[in-house]
Amino acid sequence: MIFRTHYCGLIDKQDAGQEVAIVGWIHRRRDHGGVIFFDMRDETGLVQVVYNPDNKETFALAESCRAEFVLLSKGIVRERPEGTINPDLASGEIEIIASELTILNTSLALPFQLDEHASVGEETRLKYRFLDLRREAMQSNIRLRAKVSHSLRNVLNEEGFLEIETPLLTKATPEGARDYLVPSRTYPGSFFALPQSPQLFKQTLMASGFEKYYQFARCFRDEDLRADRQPEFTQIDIESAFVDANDIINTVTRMISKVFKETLEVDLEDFPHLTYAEAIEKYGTDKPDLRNPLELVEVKDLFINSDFKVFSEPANSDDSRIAALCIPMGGSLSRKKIDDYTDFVGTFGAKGLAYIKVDDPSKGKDGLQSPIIKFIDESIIEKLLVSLDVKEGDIVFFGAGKRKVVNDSLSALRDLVAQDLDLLTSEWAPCWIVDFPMFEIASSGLITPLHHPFTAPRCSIKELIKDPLLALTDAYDIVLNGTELGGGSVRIHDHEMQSAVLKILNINQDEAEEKFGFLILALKHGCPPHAGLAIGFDRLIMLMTKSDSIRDVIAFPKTQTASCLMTNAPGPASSEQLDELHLKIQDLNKET
RNA sequence: GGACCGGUAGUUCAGUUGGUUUAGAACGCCGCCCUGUCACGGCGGAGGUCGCGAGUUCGAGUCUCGUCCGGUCCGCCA
Repeated sequence: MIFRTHYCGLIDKQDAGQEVAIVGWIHRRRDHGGVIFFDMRDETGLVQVVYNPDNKETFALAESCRAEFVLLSKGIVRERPEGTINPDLASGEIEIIASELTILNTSLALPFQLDEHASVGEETRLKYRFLDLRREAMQSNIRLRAKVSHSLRNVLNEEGFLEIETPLLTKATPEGARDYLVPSRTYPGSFFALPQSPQLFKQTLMASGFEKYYQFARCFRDEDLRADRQPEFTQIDIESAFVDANDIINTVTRMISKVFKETLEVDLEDFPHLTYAEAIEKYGTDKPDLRNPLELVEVKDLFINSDFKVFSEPANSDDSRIAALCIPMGGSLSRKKIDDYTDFVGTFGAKGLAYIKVDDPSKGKDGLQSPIIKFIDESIIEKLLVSLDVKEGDIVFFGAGKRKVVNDSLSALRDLVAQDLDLLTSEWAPCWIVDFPMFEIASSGLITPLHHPFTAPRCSIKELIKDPLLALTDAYDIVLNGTELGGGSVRIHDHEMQSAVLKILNINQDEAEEKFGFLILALKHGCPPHAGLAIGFDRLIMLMTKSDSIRDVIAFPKTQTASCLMTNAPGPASSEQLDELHLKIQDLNKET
């Protein structure tokens, strides 16, 4: 059966006079009693179909149609009469005078309107996702996603990368996020884990002689969700043998640039490289938004001998910092706004938010307004004004305390202020963060890898063991507009180095053997030097579509509590299924 | 695990210090009218477990507690 001869959105003046058949949904209907207009919608767009009463049967049928009915319409294309052209519609110069109408399917009254003017809550959208996805905004997001994935594959294939799939039913990895587990029927009491990433497999593939690997890898992490985090997500996973960090960085820079050009017609200019240490110093974060011109200034040294305890204590403590964030013309911020900012930094653990309003910098202390100024010596103030280079009308915020708290709170404040005062200077600002430390001390007090335990330190085993916290790595993160898009590293390919790292992390040999003995074994059998990276595909699309949430670029996403409102997953299993899997459900009421 | 915001008609929302109308509006829906609209228009109509459960009160959409759902964030996400 031939449904259609033409697509709705593609019919134009050239087709005038032709008999056409179109299919699609009734996007909107306008029933004037004596004449009925339908805007018919298919993948390509809209076209107006006109039903006249002289064709009685068809007209009666059209009267019975409602929004989102699925129709097959036949008719003659004609140029619209004088004065009825719609310039907002691609096909607005023509219309179809209907001669025949077949209703292919009806539709219940919609739970929400699909046009771009109506706003709908996310709960309703997710429950009726099939309708939500019909909306123009979602259509264009999902279509861009497909276009980008196509473009990425093209680039990677052109560069000689080979797409290889790795298992979803696999084994729990060491540390990291909580795993999603799948019970084994054939091994009672045993479980597969869904991969948090294909890290170990891709390194194994390097040992297998596939020198350039990539995969659109589905990854699973059972952790609490955020606007940019879903329990299952897609990574563009890349690994190459016989390359160094710069090879990977260059390849990925080329790839991202090309994809932006091909899909958005955007030229990403340069990708500056910042060291981890620089990024923390200037922005308080390892994923700075470089569209934002604001920078933190370290003013710790000025307060070493101050009487003002709030500042002098951190000034004399090694794991503390005092940073200033100067907002040009920020003096106009209301008291209320400053209070809001104070509450805001409080969520990151800051005890307060000191500030100085600059009325007239030439007057020194007298030209300033601040609740803290009376506690600070004139001489310190003078030095402060010089090093911050403040101007009339500015406001300076201060963070003083533990490094982590100051960095977390001021980096977040930097983003918020830029948003509130509309300070962003460009549309796109990619960058690379390099020279990550190998380890850090986590809040638990334990030494943990910044990236992962398979990242190669730059130093020798001897130096590494001597002071692990000093070791830097060839790890690199790509950051776009303040979002960590992806990251990677040069990997350890020497089993002795790998053992040394595991030892520092207190992962004993038995545990290592049990969890990833196969990788260590592969390292011992001629594994080449290799490096790679993974990019968060969903986040990339979120940025490219300027969406506020990753959910808007995933066809069927989960809610913040990791459920699917359309399918109602997760759901209970039957007792037969549980028996087969040797599982028993605890009495849920008995818990606690 | 924690903080905060929200939940009222199909949808998006309003609902005053707790009480006066029968809990409203817009859009949608249904009916009638309308031959050039394009977010058509006009007239009329239907539509509510105020998320759920307790409590305070003479009286609760409104206050309190608990709970569920959605969202933002902290923790968490090597």
